[in-house]
Amino acid sequence: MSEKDLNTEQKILEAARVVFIEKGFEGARMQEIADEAGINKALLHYYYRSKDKLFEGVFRDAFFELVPHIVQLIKSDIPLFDKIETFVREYIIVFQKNPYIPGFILHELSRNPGRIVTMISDIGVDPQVFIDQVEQEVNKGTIHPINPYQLIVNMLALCIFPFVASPIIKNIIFSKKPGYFDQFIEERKTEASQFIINAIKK
Amino acid sequence: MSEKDLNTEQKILEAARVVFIEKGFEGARMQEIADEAGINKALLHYYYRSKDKLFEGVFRDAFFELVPHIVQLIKSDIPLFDKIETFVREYIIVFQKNPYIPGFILHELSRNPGRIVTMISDIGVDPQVFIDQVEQEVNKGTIHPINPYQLIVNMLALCIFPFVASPIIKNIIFSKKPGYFDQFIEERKTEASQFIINAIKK
DNA sequence: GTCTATATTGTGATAGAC
DNA sequence: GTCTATCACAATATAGAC
Repeated sequence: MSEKDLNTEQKILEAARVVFIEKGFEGARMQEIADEAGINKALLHYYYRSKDKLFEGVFRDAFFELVPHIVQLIKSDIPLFDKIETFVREYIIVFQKNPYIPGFILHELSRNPGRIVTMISDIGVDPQVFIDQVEQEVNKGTIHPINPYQLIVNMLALCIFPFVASPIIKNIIFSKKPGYFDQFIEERKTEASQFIINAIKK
Repeated sequence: MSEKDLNTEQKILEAARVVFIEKGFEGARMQEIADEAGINKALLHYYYRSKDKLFEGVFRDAFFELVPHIVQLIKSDIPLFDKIETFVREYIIVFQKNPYIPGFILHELSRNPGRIVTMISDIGVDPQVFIDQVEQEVNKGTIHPINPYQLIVNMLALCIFPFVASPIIKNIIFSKKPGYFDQFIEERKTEASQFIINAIKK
């Protein structure tokens, strides 16, 4: 579906998404969003009353595009090692397509942590299933004892961090290997899960 | 040294540091920096000509406080497992004291990646020593084969991510365990390095 | 060096014609 | 629904007195 096929309201939301996600709330300009959408500023206010309202729509979409997805996966009823492999692969693929989203969400949440409270109740957030699953594997002796919370954060960290820190990685760590980043991420879809599984399996 | 002992220029830089690191460049207000320093706006411009110049000072300080530190450690001549343990512990301690710094640096770099280019040349950035060290251990058969670049990013990710993502961790993952975050970080000083070492050692 | 007052520009938001 | 023109205010920056 090309841009021409979208109605004005959709065009605005899509333009706002592009600008807000790249620049953040404070850095985004209504003028830039209007330009991106090929309309003028006044129309933005006609459809969405304020910058805040427009932002809220964009943020909620981005948030609910990512978070419930992983919450489901974490709770799902598949073997632990399979779950880790799937989690890592699927998540990295999502970020590969939307590399700015992780930084956007993290920055906006730290700018306004209260925002999250209004959204949590909409998602069934309960890491208990995963925690039980990890503890069962520990009891069975298939993995080393580990704090399940540390494991969850490790999984998130290994998937998300490369995208949040891409300027540092590209320019400092890979400064001698220009263009290596994409290949690095490609490798990571399997490397990261192997890393995690090696870390916990007996 | 209390605030009273600082001269005006130092007070301004310290105030700017507090405000910029918490709010980011776009979110920071010169008025707020002036208030924080206990002076008025005009004096900010007397000492630093513009908001940009003031920010640049703050950013450089924060950047050079963190990055050369780890570059040195990564290059240093100590055994791999010791190096990993030291790296994780020291880095997490730094972030414990300055939890906003990682997010600040990452966000500002992604907002203006060009900034980093002017700074890199000042640091001797060369991961080669670490890469050689990892490959030697692989050849000796003490660790599994691993891409050293993946390993470096994993180490950074496990240390830095919890601070960048603290709102998500506190409100979503630990929503049933209020106040747990600090203890979680404390544990992590040793848990994260054990995780890494388990992942690579044979 | 430090202040008050003011200039200047940028930006979100609205009024009103079509 | 969409536009042009404009308002109102916020924020950086400067002038000038002390």
